[in-house]
Amino acid sequence: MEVRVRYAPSPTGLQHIGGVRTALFNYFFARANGGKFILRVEDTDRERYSDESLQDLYDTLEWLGIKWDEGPIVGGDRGPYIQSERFDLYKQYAEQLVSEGKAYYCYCTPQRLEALREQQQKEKSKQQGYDRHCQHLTEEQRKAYEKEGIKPVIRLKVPTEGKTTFHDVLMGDISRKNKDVSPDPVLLKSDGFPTYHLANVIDDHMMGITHIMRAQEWIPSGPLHIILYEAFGWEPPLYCHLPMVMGKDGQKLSKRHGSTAVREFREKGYLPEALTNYISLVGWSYDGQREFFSKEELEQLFTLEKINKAPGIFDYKKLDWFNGQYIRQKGDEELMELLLPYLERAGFVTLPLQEQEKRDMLTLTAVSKERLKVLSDIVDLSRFLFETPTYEDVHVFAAKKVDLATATLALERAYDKLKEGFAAGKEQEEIEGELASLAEAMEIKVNGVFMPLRVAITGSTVSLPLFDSIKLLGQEETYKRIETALDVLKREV
RNA sequence: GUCUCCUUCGUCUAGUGGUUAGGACAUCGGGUUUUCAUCCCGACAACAGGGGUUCAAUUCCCCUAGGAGAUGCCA
Repeated sequence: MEVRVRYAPSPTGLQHIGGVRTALFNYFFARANGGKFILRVEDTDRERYSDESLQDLYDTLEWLGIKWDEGPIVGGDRGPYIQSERFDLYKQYAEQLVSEGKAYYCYCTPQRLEALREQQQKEKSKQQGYDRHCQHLTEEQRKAYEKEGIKPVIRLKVPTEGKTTFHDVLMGDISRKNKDVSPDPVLLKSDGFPTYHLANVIDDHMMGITHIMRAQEWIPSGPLHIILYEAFGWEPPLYCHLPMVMGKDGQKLSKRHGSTAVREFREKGYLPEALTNYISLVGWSYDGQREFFSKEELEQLFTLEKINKAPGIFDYKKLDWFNGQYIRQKGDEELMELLLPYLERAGFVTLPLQEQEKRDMLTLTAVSKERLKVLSDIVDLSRFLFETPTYEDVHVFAAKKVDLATATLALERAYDKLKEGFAAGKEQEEIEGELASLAEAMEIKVNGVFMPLRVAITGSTVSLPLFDSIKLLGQEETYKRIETALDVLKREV
């Protein structure tokens, strides 16, 4: 039997790390088993729906390189794949259940339900949830409500006796007493749209879904879905509930933990391959040793058996590390292309680049590569090239164990060495040697000479290697900055 | 409140009825280096607790505790 799995997000917000992890696992599972990966848009919540979210879904999957075999845009013969386009279907099936006595119309107002919920919570009532108020309405009562113009919902009759069991590939059998299953949940809302429970069961069945991989937060409604499958007389698919992705405090990952939307990671300059690799390792492992996997490799190696049961905490630092690793694997040219948009956005460059600019940016890329955790780091690293330093705190000119006067003197002498050296066309190594000798002559550490130069040239104690900085800045600008720095220092000393 | 699920270093995880319980990130030391970073070396650090079963349990069973999730006309 062909494996058919789906990712079925609702376009009510930006694609979340947790959601995308589910998408990835489904996608890898499909690929590893020669099956089909289906995308289905669950846009039945009309209040929270947004076009932007839908676009973000498409953008995110494209960025990650996840292609769906069936779904919106690409089509397929089990469509439509957007639930709002299947509107009539759900109503039809819900009404079928009503006519079979397996579901019923409910006219309770949201206000009544809210009050009921509040009271139950306050009293810590044993009975939580709907009180089945409308289950045994007489025909007269129904007509009266209809006359009032109340649009009913359709609720499922959940049995109160017995228990329902479903099998989970990871967890084994999970059962729940029927009296503990959500009491008569809504299947069809008053606006005619289905709830998740109804739509998901109908669509999974009609689309021939063989395995449902979804987050563990769905476990409690598993028995409910089984009851629905039974009501329709359908065979349920195989379930595989994925461990959830948590924040540092062990709660569901959310904004207060940091970025959660894939788009945010993308904007900060995380590479899709790093994000994919890292996310795949939250809740799944290969052998506990190997941890670098390309998307293509995961498409081969992914197995359900290696999925972990316990929830996993999303470690931003490890993601950073992965990202740094992937950045360092990039060729200079490719990395530069990735960096350029950040430089442009910072107002440092205008695209397209001139020839000389391109050469400079390639150099910048090469010397920055091992200093980048995320692509946007390039902005601070290269700022000195595009903005003139202000030397607000003169004390940073002095390296450890060097006083300001000495630092000033060192800078002055180093300036001469530099200028003479370059004028004489000396090699970088030779000039470096001379600067080192200068330090020795002044009885200070090498850094006592390099630091004031660095600060004068870049305005910071942390920078790219000195001679690389000079190369990028140009000799004239370099001299100018040192001269300015000397002026500032001499006023202080 | 009720129900369900989960539990190996701080984090992600490997692992087995008998192992020095392995790796990676983080952290801390050290080395390379003109700063930072990279890179290399090293250190710290875990089987939630209590009962069983067994010659032997981290591993199998039970209980407790802790955590999480669900309990919506959201998914």
